[in-house]
Amino acid sequence: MGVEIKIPEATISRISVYSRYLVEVERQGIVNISSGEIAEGVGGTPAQVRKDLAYFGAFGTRGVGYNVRLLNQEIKEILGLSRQWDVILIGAGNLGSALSQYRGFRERGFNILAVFDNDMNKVGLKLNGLPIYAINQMADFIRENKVSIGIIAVPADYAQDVADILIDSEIEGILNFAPTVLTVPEEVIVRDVDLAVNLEVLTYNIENKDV
Amino acid sequence: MGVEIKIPEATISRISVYSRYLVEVERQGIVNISSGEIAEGVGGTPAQVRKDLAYFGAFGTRGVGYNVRLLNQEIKEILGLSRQWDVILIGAGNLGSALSQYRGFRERGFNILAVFDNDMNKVGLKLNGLPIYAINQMADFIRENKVSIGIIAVPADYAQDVADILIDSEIEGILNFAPTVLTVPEEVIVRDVDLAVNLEVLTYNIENKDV
DNA sequence: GACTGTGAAGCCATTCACAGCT
DNA sequence: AGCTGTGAATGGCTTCACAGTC
Repeated sequence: MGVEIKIPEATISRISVYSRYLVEVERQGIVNISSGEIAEGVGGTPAQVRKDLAYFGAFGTRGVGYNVRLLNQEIKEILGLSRQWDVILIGAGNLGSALSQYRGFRERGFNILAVFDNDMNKVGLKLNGLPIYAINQMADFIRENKVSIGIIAVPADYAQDVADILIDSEIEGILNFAPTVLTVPEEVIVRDVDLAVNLEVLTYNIENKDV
Repeated sequence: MGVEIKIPEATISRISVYSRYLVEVERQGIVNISSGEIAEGVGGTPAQVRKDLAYFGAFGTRGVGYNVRLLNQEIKEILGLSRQWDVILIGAGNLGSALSQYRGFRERGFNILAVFDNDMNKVGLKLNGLPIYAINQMADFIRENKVSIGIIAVPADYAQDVADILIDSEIEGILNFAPTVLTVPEEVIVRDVDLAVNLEVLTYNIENKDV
């Protein structure tokens, strides 16, 4: 067995940000970029940028920097974005509607196939061009379309029920916007996006600015 | 001067989650709760719960646990939620619309006063009951209403411009949903909620599950 | 001369384990 | 006996500083 190198989760978040920035830089036709310039662009430090990238390989050239196009490709590979990800959205309410047409997802290669909701007045309609199906059609849909990721945008009370169906259907990952802690088996990866928690961390930091 | 105790940011996030959970527990009429039960409810460890709370004081009783109602009050105080926070939202698009009626904000004491947008077809209308004003009215509004926090839900290209106005108007904090890194003076607290980054960390974790 | 890649050091956060209180 | 509060130990992440390469 090889040596297990353990990569900080924070490194992954930052690399995703580097990627978004580098796409912009590449669009501007810039060929090479240094760790210092990347750091400048994303609000970090040069050493951190180098360390983050070096976890995955030696992509740069000493004395020169990184080739933007190549680095972009490497990072997409690292993040698993060289393949397309098929995603479903659960919840056709306000948040679901916003997420269904969020540009940032499409731009980064995420493909939302359908939306699911338990409101029969919505089922059969379209949400920003996406079909809305009933939740009881979800398990079949996931298996037939080999959906990898479910985005949960339902009220907290329903979130675990939805998660249970996703789990049964052998989903690989869940992005959870419901303000509740989901119980899932360890082979299913969950990531929580907790809007109120973010706001509360902000208020804490405001109140304790000086300290 | 007193000894500076430095509190991990992760502790603040977790305390916010504890708070949400404890509100639910209190609603169920439960009087006392142990660190183990809190940990169970939020998916953490008892030691972590105790350590997190102990940063702020000794709220529990040995042999018994924590009084739910009192602990709730203490936590709200810690997070700065004993006062009401007046907030504005910038961006009346899909995401702005979703955020404008997000229950989780109101339930936790955040009060959205108004929405701002530069689309003159929207200005003058209401968004989920909130007035929509033009961006050039924003600076005055912030000062007149002593707004503390701005939530940015505009496209990435406009986000820095919006942030600059907020900064000029002496906002205290910014919750940024735009997928871009904002440049702000250090007295303004920014928190980024990066939706695509979250999804990309998820794909990374899925692809590297086994490792 | 410029900039990367990286071991070592330093710093921060989590976990352990137990003394102390009820 | 049960559960908190906390110093000490461990583990993980970031920063430093410099050798290596172009």
